[in-house]
Amino acid sequence: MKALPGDTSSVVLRFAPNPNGPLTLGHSRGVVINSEYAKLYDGKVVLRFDDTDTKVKPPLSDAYQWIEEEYGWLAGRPADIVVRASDRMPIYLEYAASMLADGHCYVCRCPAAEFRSFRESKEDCPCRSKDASENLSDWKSMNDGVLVEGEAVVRVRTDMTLPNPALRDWPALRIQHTPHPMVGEQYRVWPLLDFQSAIEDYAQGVTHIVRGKDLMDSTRKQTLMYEKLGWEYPETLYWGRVKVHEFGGFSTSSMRASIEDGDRDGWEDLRLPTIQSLRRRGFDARALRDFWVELGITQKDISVSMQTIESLNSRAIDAVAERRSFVASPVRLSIEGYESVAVDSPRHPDGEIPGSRGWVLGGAIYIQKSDSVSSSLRLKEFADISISDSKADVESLDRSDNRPIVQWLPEGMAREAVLFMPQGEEIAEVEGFLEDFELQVGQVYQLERVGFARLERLAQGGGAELVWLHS
RNA sequence: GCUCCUGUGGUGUAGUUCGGUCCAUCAUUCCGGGUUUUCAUCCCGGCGACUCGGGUUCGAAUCCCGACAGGAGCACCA
Repeated sequence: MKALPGDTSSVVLRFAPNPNGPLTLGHSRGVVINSEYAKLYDGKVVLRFDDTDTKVKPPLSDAYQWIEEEYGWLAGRPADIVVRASDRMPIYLEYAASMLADGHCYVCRCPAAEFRSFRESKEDCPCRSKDASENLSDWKSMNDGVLVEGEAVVRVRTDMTLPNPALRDWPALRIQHTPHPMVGEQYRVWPLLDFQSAIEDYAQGVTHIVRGKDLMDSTRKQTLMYEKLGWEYPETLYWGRVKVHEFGGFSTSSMRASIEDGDRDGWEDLRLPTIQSLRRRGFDARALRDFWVELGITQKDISVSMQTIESLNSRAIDAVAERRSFVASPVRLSIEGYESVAVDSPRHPDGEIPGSRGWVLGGAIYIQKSDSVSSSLRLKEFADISISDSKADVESLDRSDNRPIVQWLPEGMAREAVLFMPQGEEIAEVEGFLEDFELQVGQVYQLERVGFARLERLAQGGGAELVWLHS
């Protein structure tokens, strides 16, 4: 990773998600980059919940615990400090009042559309000339509920003639009467991102901010505010927008909507790019870490492929994933003369995991339907066979030619199983048999000739449920 | 419209600060080969790029100007 600019003697970084849902693959970039920099510089990361919007992106009360846990999983260690903006409201409101008193802010009662035209024409709005006592009394009305949603907003007094329209007297706090899921109806005035974040970064002693470049104007807005308060703004780095070919963007709001509409089964839905879904499938946090570190923090807008992450994941898990046989769409073949023969297959072909999987043959075996079109096959780790009329005849125990090697299962080792695979808008259910050898729920196995999958459920004496990871 | 950011192979990325050592790094994909009783892993090899046009210079991926392309902000979202 590139060196951080500025003084790095005691680095404080922060990761500030909105808890309006669990973390997505997109958020994982922020977790990884910030936590890796903290590791590199022996610094700290503040996990801050930016939960000051009760209306457009309302917080989800479960998401706080989810995110804290997901952060720990991704970073490999918990966040050093955890704060909720909603717990820090008194501080923000106090700063607002004092900035109003000092003339750094004013209460603007123009309707949004009206202010927009002032901004465009670089004209002062009438509220701008109010004195401090008037502003303070309007502030009181905002907090008392005399003024209702949309009737007033606190603005930071910058300069209406600034070339960048986004910076002209930007809004700092607004009225929200919708109750907050964590703190209820205690507050009627809530800070907006730029104000809340500016204050909290200062309060936490944040030294470096790494954020999306869509927030570049945020930096500029906040820098103007810091100048008024005589504070020094943290060093700031930016990354560009990321899309993943397979998923597109990572809008938490639209995922939430798709779940509420019933198009998705929940945050763990295999088709969603949430950390929950990725973990459910069996991704290793190391793969995500390696991926984001490799990408670095360039300001280019990029579109990456899950293939890259999958490749890193294979490397991370191959040595620890035991092999198992999975026979999709099984075809039953009878086999004679080998009823009590034992077959041993390694748990891992390179011996990374010592030991073997022991089978006893019995009188019938299963092979994949797609393999059964061939009349001569080699059953892996066992024998060359020829197939006719649902019967397998052993031709040789040793490998005698170059016939295809296939995975298979003796009837006695075959456990009914279904493999769930996300395929575009659908979740395919591949039915078959899974090798019933020391199966452990939660484990990721490599299904020979199929790919990696995580065992999710094992019904008592019944079927197994697997979720697809990748090939 | 205003403001801002970015343009290196299919996808990412290094190099751009202080122009030459860059006929451009690495990863991944793809193609070929090897190891392997998995179409996995591993190993080897290969294809493939500096957006375009001017300018400065002995020399430009690197500096300057312009064009073009992509993206973002101008929300009482984060």
